[in-house]
Amino acid sequence: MSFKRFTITAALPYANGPVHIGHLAGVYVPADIYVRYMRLQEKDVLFICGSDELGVPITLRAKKEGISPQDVVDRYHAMIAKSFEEFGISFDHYSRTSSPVHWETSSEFFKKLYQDGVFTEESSKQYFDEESQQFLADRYIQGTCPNCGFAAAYGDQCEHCGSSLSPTDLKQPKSMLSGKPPVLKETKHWYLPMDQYENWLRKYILEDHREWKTNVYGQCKSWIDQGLKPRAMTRDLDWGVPVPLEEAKGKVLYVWFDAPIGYISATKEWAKANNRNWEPYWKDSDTRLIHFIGKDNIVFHCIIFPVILKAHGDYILPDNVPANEFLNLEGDKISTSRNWAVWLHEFLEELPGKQDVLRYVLCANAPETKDNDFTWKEFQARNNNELVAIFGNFINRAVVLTHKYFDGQVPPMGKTNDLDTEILDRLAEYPVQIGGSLENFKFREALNQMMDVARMGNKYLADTEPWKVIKQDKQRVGTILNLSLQIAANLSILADPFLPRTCEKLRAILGIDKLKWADSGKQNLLQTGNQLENAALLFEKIEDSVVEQQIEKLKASKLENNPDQQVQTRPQKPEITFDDFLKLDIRIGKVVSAEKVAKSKKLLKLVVDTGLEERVIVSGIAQNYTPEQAVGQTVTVLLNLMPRKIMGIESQGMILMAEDADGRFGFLQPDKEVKPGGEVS
RNA sequence: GGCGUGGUAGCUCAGCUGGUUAGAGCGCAGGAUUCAUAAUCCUGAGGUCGGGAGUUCAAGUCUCCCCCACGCUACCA
Repeated sequence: MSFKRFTITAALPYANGPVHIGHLAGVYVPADIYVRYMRLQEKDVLFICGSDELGVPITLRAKKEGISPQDVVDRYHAMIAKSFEEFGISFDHYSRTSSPVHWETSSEFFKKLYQDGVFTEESSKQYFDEESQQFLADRYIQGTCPNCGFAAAYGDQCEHCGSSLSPTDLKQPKSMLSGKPPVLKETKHWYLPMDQYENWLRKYILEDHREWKTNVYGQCKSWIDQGLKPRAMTRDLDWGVPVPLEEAKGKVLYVWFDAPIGYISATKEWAKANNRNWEPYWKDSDTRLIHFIGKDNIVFHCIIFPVILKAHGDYILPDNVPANEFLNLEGDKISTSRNWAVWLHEFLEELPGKQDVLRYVLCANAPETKDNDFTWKEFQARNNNELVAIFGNFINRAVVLTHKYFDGQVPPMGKTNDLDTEILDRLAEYPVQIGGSLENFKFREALNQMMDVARMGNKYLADTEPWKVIKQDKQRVGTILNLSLQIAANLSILADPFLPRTCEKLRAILGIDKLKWADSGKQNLLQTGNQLENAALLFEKIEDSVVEQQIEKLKASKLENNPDQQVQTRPQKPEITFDDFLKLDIRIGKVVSAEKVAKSKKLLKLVVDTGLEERVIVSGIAQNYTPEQAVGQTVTVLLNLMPRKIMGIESQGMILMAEDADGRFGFLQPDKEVKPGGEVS
């Protein structure tokens, strides 16, 4: 099928924090490269994005900071929009899901599906805070974990033992709004019956879109094969788009219902501002809809959103969803809460003018097929060894030589020899190659091919040695330099999607206007006699000190984070008497044998010599110790704990562990050798 | 536990439906060169293609088992 227009979306950044390099590498850089390429092709392309500003985490953050959710999203929306702008992500429109157009669009969408009888209604009992008169999101409920006894477990998860919970599991639940115990109250929600769309999804994805990236296709298949369940499209919350039904007072649309519709709302805003019609971009079958996202969004963009669109009936469906994996930073997962990230707004401030370098590095090292790692050392190396040494250097050589021998005027191309012809032939092939790679979302490959053009230029100069030939044959040198400059002019097109600012500079040096992709591959982009500007460096070397400073900064944030986590240290438990303590029989033991408990991730079955006898104790330490590492360890054992069956094995006691701030466990061991049976008091 | 994706030179990755001595870039070593931000160009070293078994005339490429990483999901509590 040939498409007339292209609607390209990039995942909506969630407005509870700034944008970091992981977002850029996974979503915005590839999307922007793709869009810039399409524009050079003179395609009708629309690039849409915006801030996702609704949902529970934002309300939590607002609460924590003592400000309103609106304050939170205003702050981050402004910050994100500004840094995208400065970085050069060329959205046609950057919107936000708190905009009136979006509320209108998403609630109309809901209404249409409701009227068409798409939703199923279901009532269930949820916790309700009587004092503040509202239903409580899972995260708003705290209580005692039924699993480990941790007193401040959340309704969806216990952060102490990691088990996932449902709010009704909690003992002594408390509302985090009023601090009072919530009551169970009946509430009704509207569900999207995903299960009814299973066959349709199978055809849509598994049959009709076999070309999707393997990670995306595989993940979709996995979801579909596991069986889809109805999913609630409404929530009891006060921060979101109100459900447009009389009987749904106080309820809002589920963020993952409204967020993707945000792409449509943004398109409407763009159309209005530019006096265009938005509808063809979403409704004409000759429009190609492409979503750039990270892997965490696959299910929403490939399954839920298409079902919503299909249920509505008037809309086209995503034709491709090129999801990337994740980018790590210096070996660790990027984490907003732990401040382990390179934030875009800080990068722009601390390394001014280095936008294209970051684009280059993130593209060259994009997590296209698997998670990848960003290191500052690599950032420096790619800049110095590739951008400076290959790309910048080639341009500089060609321009400097032209100034030296021809006063900066493009010399005529005389008779071409075999080598020249070969170079010109290859030059004509690159646009096809690079374009092909880009169209297949192989950005790394495309970038590499683009750099090959510069490599070819360097080799051509080395092979023809104009600085030697000039002594005998100036005309020949003219041909060599003309050809070299034509390569440079071609680069100003071929590199433009990747390095837009650089190409602007390059065009200024060459004295040409912005060209189209269709011009690339040609050997006459520069006219003879065209006056060049003086050579200006396109890239500068990055010194060790610059990257060392960034590495130091990261190290510092790692240190800062520890005290931060200690803030979360649990408060002291209620006072006990000495007699209480005496009830505990704690002794030193030695691990005799250890094996993994089948079907469990965390549990090890240990046999421990307690001095009295050998006992079986099940312990949740498998993520910190292999059975081999555990055997032979001296451990501290709570001996007289009531035996309990864990996954079918009776555990006769408990191994005492010390837990670090990062969640790792360590055995509690005496600093001097103590034989099994030694008492702890 | 189930499912998905990945595991190929020091690093980052190509290797299509199985077929001659497994490739590229960066890094490294040696050489050439000086127009260029000591940049460039050439040459070279370096891989039992995660491990094991199997199918085949032939396997990185297919099948089975196992290990590791990341993700999704379930069960147990």
